Amino acid sequence: MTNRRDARTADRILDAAERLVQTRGFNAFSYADVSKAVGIQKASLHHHFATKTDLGLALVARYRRGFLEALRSIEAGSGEAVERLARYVELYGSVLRQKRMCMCGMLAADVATLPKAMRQSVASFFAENEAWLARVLDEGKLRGEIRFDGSAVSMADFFVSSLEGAMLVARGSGKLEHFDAVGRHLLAGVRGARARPRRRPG
Amino acid sequence: MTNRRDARTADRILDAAERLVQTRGFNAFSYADVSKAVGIQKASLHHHFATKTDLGLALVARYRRGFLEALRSIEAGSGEAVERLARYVELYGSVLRQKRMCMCGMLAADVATLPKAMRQSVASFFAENEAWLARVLDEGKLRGEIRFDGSAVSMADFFVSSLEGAMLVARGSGKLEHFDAVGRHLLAGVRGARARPRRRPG
DNA sequence: GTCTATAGGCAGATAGAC
DNA sequence: GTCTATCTGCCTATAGAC
Repeated sequence: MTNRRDARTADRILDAAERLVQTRGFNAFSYADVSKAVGIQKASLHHHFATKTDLGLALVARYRRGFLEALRSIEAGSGEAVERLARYVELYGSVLRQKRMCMCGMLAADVATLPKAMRQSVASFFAENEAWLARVLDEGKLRGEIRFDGSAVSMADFFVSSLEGAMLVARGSGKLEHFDAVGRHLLAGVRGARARPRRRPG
Repeated sequence: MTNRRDARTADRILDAAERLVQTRGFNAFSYADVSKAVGIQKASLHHHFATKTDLGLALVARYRRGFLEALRSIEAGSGEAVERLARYVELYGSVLRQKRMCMCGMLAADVATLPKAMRQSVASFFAENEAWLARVLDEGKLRGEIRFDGSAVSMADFFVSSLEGAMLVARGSGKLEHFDAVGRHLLAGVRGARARPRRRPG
């Protein structure tokens, strides 16, 4: 039902809205902002996304798909758990370098004001995310590539919390470089036993 | 210039606005919301805080004072570093149990839309916070009460990031209990060497 | 210090022409 | 699919009486 031109416009709307949500939050951007960014009238936006809730749901759905795809591509690479985790950390780092917050981290802050369906989709993002991480952590531990105490699931939660928080605090404190320090700390924590840096492999 | 009654009203306004900011964010509450909560007309609010920016600045200033006071009271207690850190974690936990986000964590999400003066005050919150934590970590390490790799400052950043993120993700995923798991993980990480739980002290 | 009334602007959303 | 025009409601903020 949507021809090529329509699909392209919808995507451009999603691109603009995504950037706005990730930098300003769901309540701090308007159809007027998207209108300016895309070069289309406000009313026309409603043709593609009838309500702001519809737009929000489409944004989160697309973001989740994109994130899952990125996770799959991480698994397509090296099988070493530490490398996979490093690429996972970099997934967040690349978002921050665009001066954006993780979309679902941002929406987590806005959660009290979101339509219920959006809240559920945001919760699913975290669930999917943590499930993938827990699997990678578990496999890595079984292969002896990484070490950690407690369950893989709780370690996965810890990773996600620390990375989301590192993005948040980096933005709030104005020191984006702090994200990388947190990322390195997180990886060091699973790499060896309380790693003092080693000159050469064990 | 402000009599007792005035001061009390200003405090009640700050209390209501604080709750709203911590649950909804700075852009998602209005003078109308505060008006309802306090039981005073919207226009009267402007007598106490002429603009929303003024209100926001007063909120962050008060929050910073309160937080620093809480930090001082933590230092008044036991000198054991682990206990101080546990009480520090609990400072965040008690906020989350009220279904609130750390005010400055919330404002960190809103940072792109905040007046510059508010942004600076939010950045100062994180700086003060991390300076205090770094001192506690440093002293604890010197006394041999805790262990960690890297500088006290980077460990302090890691603590703050993880705790802010744990609050954010707990709210976003709807699983408030995940905060406590992160808090425990953080404390376990400094308590001993890759601590398997010990039955009795060393 | 608090009130009523209102200004002026922007929000999300709709109607209907093209 | 995009446009112009418009609606209704809420926003921050101000004026001025009491």
